[in-house]
Amino acid sequence: MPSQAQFENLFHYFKKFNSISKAAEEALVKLCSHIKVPKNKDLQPIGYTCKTIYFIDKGIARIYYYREGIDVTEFFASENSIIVRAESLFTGKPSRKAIQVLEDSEIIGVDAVALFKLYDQFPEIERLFRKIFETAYVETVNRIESIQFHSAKERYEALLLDSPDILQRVPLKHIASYLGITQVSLSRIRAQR
Amino acid sequence: MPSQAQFENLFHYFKKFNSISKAAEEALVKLCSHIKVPKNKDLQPIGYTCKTIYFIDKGIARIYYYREGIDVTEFFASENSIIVRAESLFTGKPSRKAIQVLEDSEIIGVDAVALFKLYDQFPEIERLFRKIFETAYVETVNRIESIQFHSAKERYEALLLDSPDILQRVPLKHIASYLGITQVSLSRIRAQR
DNA sequence: CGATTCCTTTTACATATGTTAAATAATCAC
DNA sequence: GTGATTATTTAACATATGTAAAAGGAATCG
Repeated sequence: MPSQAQFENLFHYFKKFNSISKAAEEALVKLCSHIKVPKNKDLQPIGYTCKTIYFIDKGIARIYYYREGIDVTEFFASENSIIVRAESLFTGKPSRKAIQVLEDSEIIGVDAVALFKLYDQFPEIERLFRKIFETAYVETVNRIESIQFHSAKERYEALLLDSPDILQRVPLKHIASYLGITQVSLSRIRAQR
Repeated sequence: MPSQAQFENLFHYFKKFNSISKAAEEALVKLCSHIKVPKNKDLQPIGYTCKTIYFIDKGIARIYYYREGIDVTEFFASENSIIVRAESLFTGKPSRKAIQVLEDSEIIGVDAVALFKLYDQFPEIERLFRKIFETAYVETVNRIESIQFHSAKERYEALLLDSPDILQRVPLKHIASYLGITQVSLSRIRAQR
C-alpha cells in the first residue's frame, strides 16, 4: 500500500512548483509506486509509448537512443529530478528512445494515464504538472543554446560547472555523445586542462 | 474594440488543441490585439521580460540574440504559429533575446499577464495553453536531436524539406546561424547540390 | 536611373573534430 | 587474485567547418 512517507522527496519536489490540497495529494499518492532498479537496466525500453513519469529518489539515469547503430545519450537526470520522454508522453506515440539507469537506483513512477485523468477532477494537479513541464521546456530551450552556439570545449566546461557529479558518476562515452562529440574529442579536451 | 472575427486564424489554431466554452472565448478575445509590424522591426527588444504571446497571422518572424557580437537566430515562425521567448515568459526574467519580424507582418498579441490570471477562472484556458506549450516542448526536444546528431548538410536538407517557404523568405545569413554554421559553410553546402 | 547598401558566393588558409587503430588503465566476474 | 572485459587515452591521418578578405549580384532609396 502506498503511503506518502515513501514519496517524501517527490512531494517535496512538487511543493516547489505548486502546493496542492490534502485531497489532491491523496489522489496523487495512489498513482505512485516505488521501485528499485539495478545498474544498467532499462527502465523503459525502445519502442514503447511513455506512460510513466519517473522521479529519481536515488541514483542516476539517462535517455538514450541509437543513431546509425551508435548509442547516443540525450539527457541525464540524478536525485530529485524528473525524467520523461516528452516526445512520446505528450504525443502518445511509441518512443525511439529508452531510459536506462546508470547506478543501482530507487525510482518513483507516476502513472501518467491515470494522472491525465485526474486533471479533470483536480485543476490544481493539472497546474502542478503544467508548471513542472514549463520548467522542463525552458531548460530544453536553454540546452539548444548551449549545444548550438558553444564549442565542444565550452559545453564540457559548462557541464563540469553545472553538474560535476554527473562527470563523476557516468562513463565518459555517455558524456561525449551527450555533448555531441566523439569520445576521442572529449579525451582531447580533457587532456588540455 | 476587439471582435472575434479579427482573430479567426488564432481561434482556429486554438481549437486544434482544446475546444473552449463561449464564455472562455469571450474572456480570451479581450486579451488579444491585432497589430501591423513593418519588415525588420523588433516586435520585442532585447532586455525586456516577455509578457506577450504572439501569433503570426501573416508574415514571418524570428527569435535572435547576440553571441559575442554576432547575430544568432534561434527560431523561425511563420503563418498560423505562435512565437514566444519561453525562457522569459515562464521565469519572469528579462530576455537576452529579441523577436523580429522579417516581412511586413500582421501579428496577434495575447496579453500573457492577464492570461495567466484567467487560468484561475477558466481551467479550460489553462488546459488550452498547457497543451500548446507541451507541443512546443516536444518540438524543442526534437530540435535538439536535429541539432546535435545531424551534420550541417543534413540539417539544411531537413529544413529544405520541412520548411521550404522559410528558405525562400529569409536571408541566408539567418538560416546559417539557425543551423549553427557560418554563412560560408552554408554557401558551400548549397553549392554541392 | 544611379549610387549605395546589403546579400551571397568564392578563395585560401587555419583549426576543430571525426575516424581508425592501438596502447593503457580500470573494472568485473569467477 | 587473475583473466577477461570494458573504459579511456593517444597517435596519425582525413574531413568538415571556421576565419578573413574579396568580388559579384541583388535590392533599396533618393
